[in-house]
Amino acid sequence: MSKVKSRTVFVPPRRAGSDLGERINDAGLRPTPQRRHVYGVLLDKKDHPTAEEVYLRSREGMPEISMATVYNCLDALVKCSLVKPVRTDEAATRYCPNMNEHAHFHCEECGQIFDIEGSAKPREAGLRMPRGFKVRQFEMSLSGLCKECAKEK
Amino acid sequence: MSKVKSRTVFVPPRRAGSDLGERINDAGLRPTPQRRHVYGVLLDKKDHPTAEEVYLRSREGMPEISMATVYNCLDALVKCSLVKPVRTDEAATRYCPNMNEHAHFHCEECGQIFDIEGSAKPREAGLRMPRGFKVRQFEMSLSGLCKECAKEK
DNA sequence: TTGAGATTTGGAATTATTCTAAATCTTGAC
DNA sequence: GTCAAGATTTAGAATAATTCCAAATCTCAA
Repeated sequence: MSKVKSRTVFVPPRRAGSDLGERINDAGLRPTPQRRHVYGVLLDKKDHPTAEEVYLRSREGMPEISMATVYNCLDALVKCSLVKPVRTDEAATRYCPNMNEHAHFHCEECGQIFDIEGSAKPREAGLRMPRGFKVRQFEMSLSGLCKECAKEK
Repeated sequence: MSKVKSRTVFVPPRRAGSDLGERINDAGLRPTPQRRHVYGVLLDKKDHPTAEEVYLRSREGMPEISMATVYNCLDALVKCSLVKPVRTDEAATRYCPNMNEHAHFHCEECGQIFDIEGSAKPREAGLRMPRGFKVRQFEMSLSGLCKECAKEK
């Protein structure tokens, strides 16, 4: 029953090329019900949950899933580029299924994380890259007050 | 004896306005030998050490210092803007006494962190900031292969 | 259908960090 | 200089996030 639910919960991503089965296979991993389910949970509510939160939500449709499996699934999804890990000043890593180019804004007041669309190359962003360095990832992150919290001040 | 050593080890920072005693006072904190010593350790070798590494180095000139104190000192230095915490994909937070505007490059091969000089405002860096958000911090971080590690491939 | 290898599971282990309470230090007022 | 109030240090315990482990189960290609 929970297996069926996990399929129901699954929301297909908006962009081409992010089909879970395909991506997982490409990465040499297996598309298991747990991995599909965890991915579904992330797509279902894109609010950058922690592993703990993903675990709690995953259990709703799949009560037997374990914390270890949630970490395994998240790692697998990160490995095949379906999900990005997001680190803030807080301890726990958060997870984001939005793979468009974007930055993260962390509100110091309410703790929420917001996606900020847009992107640039390191040089365009004013960085003086030394010769010889091979950049694989370039990330921008912001913190401060979100709209709501700024209003209250 | 170790108290004297701690003063010897202390290397004055290059830029104006980063005098430890003054900064610490401004932040409503006290300039203690431990805080001076830890700051000295960071200035002495600017390789973005973890708290653990700072602890080990600090003990050389101040054998009685404790891990709790190292964390306390690092927090204090961060609070009065003498040091920046740097988070990579790895678990442990690293610390950087370079307060010029710069980004961090994390080498996936050797694990070293490099300072990349330069800076920009979020909009200049291509981000479409929504109205009403109040940005307090904007950080850029990179990862990939450093010069040496890229050469070896 | 089957077996090799991948995955899941619960629980233990580890790692980074924070907390606690007692001892000690620092500072400003006298 | 002396003193008390409050900040800081200390060792060790506690916590939180994550990883490891080994046995059971599942998946997939032959």
